[in-house]
Amino acid sequence: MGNKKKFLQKLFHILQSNQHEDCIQWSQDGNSILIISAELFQEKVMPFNFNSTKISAFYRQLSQYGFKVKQNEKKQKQFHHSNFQKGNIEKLLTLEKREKLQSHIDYRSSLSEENKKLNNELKLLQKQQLVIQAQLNIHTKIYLQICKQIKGIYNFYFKCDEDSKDCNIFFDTLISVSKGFNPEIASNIFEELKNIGGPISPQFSPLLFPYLKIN
Amino acid sequence: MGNKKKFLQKLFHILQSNQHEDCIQWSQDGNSILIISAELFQEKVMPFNFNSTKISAFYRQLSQYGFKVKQNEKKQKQFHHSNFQKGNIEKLLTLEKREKLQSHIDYRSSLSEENKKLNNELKLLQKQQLVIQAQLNIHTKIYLQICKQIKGIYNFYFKCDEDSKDCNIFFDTLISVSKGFNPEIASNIFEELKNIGGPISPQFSPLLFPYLKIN
DNA sequence: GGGAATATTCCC
DNA sequence: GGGAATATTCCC
Repeated sequence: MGNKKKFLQKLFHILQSNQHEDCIQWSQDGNSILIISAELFQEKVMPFNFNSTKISAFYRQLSQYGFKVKQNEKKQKQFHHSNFQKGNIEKLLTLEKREKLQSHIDYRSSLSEENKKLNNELKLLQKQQLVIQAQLNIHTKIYLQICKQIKGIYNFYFKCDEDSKDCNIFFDTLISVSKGFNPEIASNIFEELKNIGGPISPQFSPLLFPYLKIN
Repeated sequence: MGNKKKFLQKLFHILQSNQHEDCIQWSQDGNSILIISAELFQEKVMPFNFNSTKISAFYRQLSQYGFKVKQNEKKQKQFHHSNFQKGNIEKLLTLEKREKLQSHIDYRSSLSEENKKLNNELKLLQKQQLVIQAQLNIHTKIYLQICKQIKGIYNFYFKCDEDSKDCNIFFDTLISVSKGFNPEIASNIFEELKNIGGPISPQFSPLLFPYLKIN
C-alpha cells in the first residue's frame, strides 16, 4: 500500500539500523543491498513495513525504482542502484522512480502537446490553402480572359494559316468562361493579385508556406 | 494491495455470508451497503481482507467503483450502486470501475488515435499543396507568356493611344520572365496542365481537397 | 524483469 | 469525494 514516497526511506532506515541484519544487509562495499534470507525477510520484515506478505512485491518495487539485481558467489540476491549507498542519505533523496515510469508520464503529456502542435499546423495549412486557392482563381480568370483576347486578335488580323492552327486549338480549349477583356478589368484583377500576393511575390517564402517546396 | 479485480467479489462475499454483520450488512432493501460500525470493520475486517488498516482506503475504493454514499436516519453510512445488490451476482459481474477511471484510460488512447488522424490530415494537406503549387507554377508560365504575346501584338499593330496605355502598364508589369511564345510551347504546357488537373478540372472536387472552399 | 491493472495513500 | 502519486499484484 502506498506509503507515499516512503519506500526508499523505509528501506534505507532498515538497512542503516541493522535491525534485520539476519535477513537484509548492506553489501561489503556499501553499494548494494544484500538479501541474506528471503524467507526470513518476508516473514519478519515485510508485514510490518510494506504491508505485503510477498517478497515479490518488494522485488517489484526495487525494480520500479531502478535497482539492478545480481546473484553473488553465495547465490544471494544483491540489488544495486548508484544513488542508494550505505550512510549516504543525500544521494538517496535525489533518487527518483526509475526512468521507465517517468517516461510513461512524459509520454502522455508529450502526446497531448504533440496534439496541440499538429492542430496548429493543420490550421495553418488550411489557411494557406484558402489563400492559394484565391490566387489560383484569379489566375484562372486572368489567363482565360487573356486567351480570349488573343484569339480575338488572331481571328481578326491573321488568316488562319498552318502555324496559327495549333494556337487556335489551344485557345479554343481554354476559352469557355470569359465574357470579354478590357484594360479596366485587367487592372482590377492585377490590383487584387497584388494585395493577395501573386505566385512570385515574397509571400511565397518558405517561412509562410513551410510545406511548399519552392523551385 | 491489488488483489486484482477481487475487491467487489470479496466485498460481496462478506456481505452475503453475514460473517461480519455486526459491522457491515446489506441495507433493508438489499440495494445498499450499510456500515454498522466503522471501528469494528476497520479492526476486524480490513486487515484480513483488504490489507489496509484504514477504513478510508475502503471508502476510497467504493468511490472508485462508483458507489454513492449517504447517511441514513441513524447516521450510518450507506453506499449504493445500481449493479451491486443483495444476492445478485450477475449484476455484480458487469460492474466496472467507475466511469471517471474508464474515461481516464479512454482519454489516453483517444489522444493517440487523434494524433494518428491529425498526422494523416497533415500528410494529405501537404500532398495537396504540392499539387496546387505545381498548378500555380504552370499558370504563372502560361499567363506570363500569353501576356508577352499580347503585348507584342499590341505594340506591332496598334499605335500607342490613350486606351491601350493601361494595357501596356499591365503587361509591362507582368512580363519579366518569359522568353517567347509559340504554339508548341503552349501545347506542351496545356498537356502538362491536363495531366495534373487544372483549376477547373474535377480534381478540385471537395473530396480531394476537403480544406479548399470551392466557389 | 517489467507492463499493465488494481489498490492504497496522500492531499486538496 | 475524488485527482494524482505511489504501491502491490498479476501476468507475460
